[in-house]
Amino acid sequence: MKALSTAPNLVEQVRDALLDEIAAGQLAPGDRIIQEQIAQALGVSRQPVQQALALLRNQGVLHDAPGRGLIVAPLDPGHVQHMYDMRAVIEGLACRRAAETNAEKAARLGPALIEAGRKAIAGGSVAKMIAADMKFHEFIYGLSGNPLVAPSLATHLTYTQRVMGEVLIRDETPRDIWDQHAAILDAIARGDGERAEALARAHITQAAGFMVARLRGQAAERALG
Amino acid sequence: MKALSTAPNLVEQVRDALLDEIAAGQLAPGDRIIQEQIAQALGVSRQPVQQALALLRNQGVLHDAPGRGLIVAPLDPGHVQHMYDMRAVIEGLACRRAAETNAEKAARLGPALIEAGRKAIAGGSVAKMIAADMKFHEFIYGLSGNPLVAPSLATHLTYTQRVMGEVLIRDETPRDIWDQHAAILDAIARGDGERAEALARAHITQAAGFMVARLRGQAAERALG
DNA sequence: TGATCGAACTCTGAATTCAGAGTTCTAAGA
DNA sequence: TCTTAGAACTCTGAATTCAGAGTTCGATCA
Repeated sequence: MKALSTAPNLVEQVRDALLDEIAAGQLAPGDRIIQEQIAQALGVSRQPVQQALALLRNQGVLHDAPGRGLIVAPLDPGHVQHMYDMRAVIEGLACRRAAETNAEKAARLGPALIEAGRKAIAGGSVAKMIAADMKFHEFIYGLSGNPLVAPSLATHLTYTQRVMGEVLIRDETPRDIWDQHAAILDAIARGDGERAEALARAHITQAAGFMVARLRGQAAERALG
Repeated sequence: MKALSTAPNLVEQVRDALLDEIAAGQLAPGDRIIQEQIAQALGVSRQPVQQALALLRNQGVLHDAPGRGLIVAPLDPGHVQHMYDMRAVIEGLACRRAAETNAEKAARLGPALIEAGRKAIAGGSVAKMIAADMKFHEFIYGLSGNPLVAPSLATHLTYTQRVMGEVLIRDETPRDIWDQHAAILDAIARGDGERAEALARAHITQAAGFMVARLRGQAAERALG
C-alpha cells in the first residue's frame, strides 16, 4: 500500500523550474522567455512549456510583450507594493482563523520554527533566511484551515523571494522580524484572532515599506549609473 | 490609429465559455469534463481546450477526479465559506484603498450603479440582479488602484455567481444589500478608508452567512429526497 | 449465481507538425 | 548617408498524431 500521489506532470515540473530560476535571479526581470529554449533546456517538447507559461502569465509572474512573446515581470516597486497589500490582508485572515481554530497546534509546533529562524539569521546565509521565513508563513497558512490561502499567496511568495533575494544580498537583515513572528505566534496560541490579524498586517506592511524603499533606492542608484 | 487590443486567443474564449456554462448551471457540480466533447462543441482542437482546463483547474473551478480527468468543483458549503472569507478581506482592502485614492471618482460615478441595482431588484430578473451586483463590485476594484484585486477575485466571483444563481432562484432577495452598498460607497466617497473596509467586510460576511445557510438547507432537503 | 481475468475501448498527456504574424537584416534608391 | 522596400527568419498559436494509463464490459471458472 503506497501513498497514492498524483504523478507530477511535466507542466508542473516546468512551472516549478521556471519559478526557481526566477526566484534565484537566473531569469532577470525583463528577460525574454522563448518556448523552444525552455523546452530544449529541460528536455521536453514545447507543449508542456506552453501550458506552464500560460499558468505563470495568468499569475502575473510573466508579462505579455506584444509582438515578442513573454518576458519576466519587472520588479516594479509600485507593483511590489500592491502585492504586499494583498498579502497583508490574506495573511491577516490566515492568522485570525489560525487563532480561532488551531491555537493548540500553534503553541505546540510554532516555537521550533521561531528557533530555526533565529538560527538562520545568526548563520548569515541569505538562502536559509528566506527558507526559514517561508516555512513560518506556510505553517500559518496550514493552521488557518482555509485551503485557498496557500495557493493565493503562492505567486506573492515567489515575488517575496525575488525581492528578498534582491534586497538581502546587499543589506543588513532587520533582526526584529523574528520578534514579530514570535508575537504573532503568541497571539495565535492564545486564541486572540483579533490581535493576531492586526500583528500580521502590521508585520507585512512594515516589511513592504522596507522592501519597497530599498527597491526604490536601488532603482535610483542604477539610474545614476 | 486603432486601439491595440491583444487578440483574444482561443484559450481565453474557451475558458470564458466554460465559466459561463458553469455559472449558468448548464455544467453542474460533479459533471465530468471531457476535452474532446468541449473541443467539438466549440469547434476547436483539443489543444486550446486543454490549456483552458489547466487554467480553471489551477483556479479551483475544476477538480481532479483521479482516473477520470476533471469534474466541475462541487458547491461544498464549507468551501464556499472559505471563499467568502478570502473575498471579505480582499474587498475590504479594495474599499480602503478606493477611499484613500479615488474618493472623488466614487462620489461621481457610484450613485448611478446603486440606482441600477435597486432597479434590477425591483425588476425581478435574477440574471440582472447578479449582473448589477457584479458591476458594483468591479467598480470598486477599479477604484482601488490595485491591479491585483480583480484577477484575484475573478474565481471567487464565478463562485458567487453560481451560488447566487442557485440561491436566488428559489429565495427572496435580501433587499438591504443595496443599502449596504450605498453605505460602503458613502464611506469611500468621504475618504474614510477605515470605515469603508469595515463595512465591506461586514457586507461580505453577512452575504456569506446567508448563502451558506441556504446552501446547507438545500443540501439537507436533497438528502431527505 | 457470483467472482475474476482479460480484451477492447476511452481518455489524457505529450510530441510533432503546420500556418501565420511579426521582426530583423539587407540592399536599393533618394 | 539616410530611408525604405522586401526577403528571410524567428517565434507563437493551433491542429494533428502518438503512446500509455485506466475503465468498462464480457467471458470463463468456481
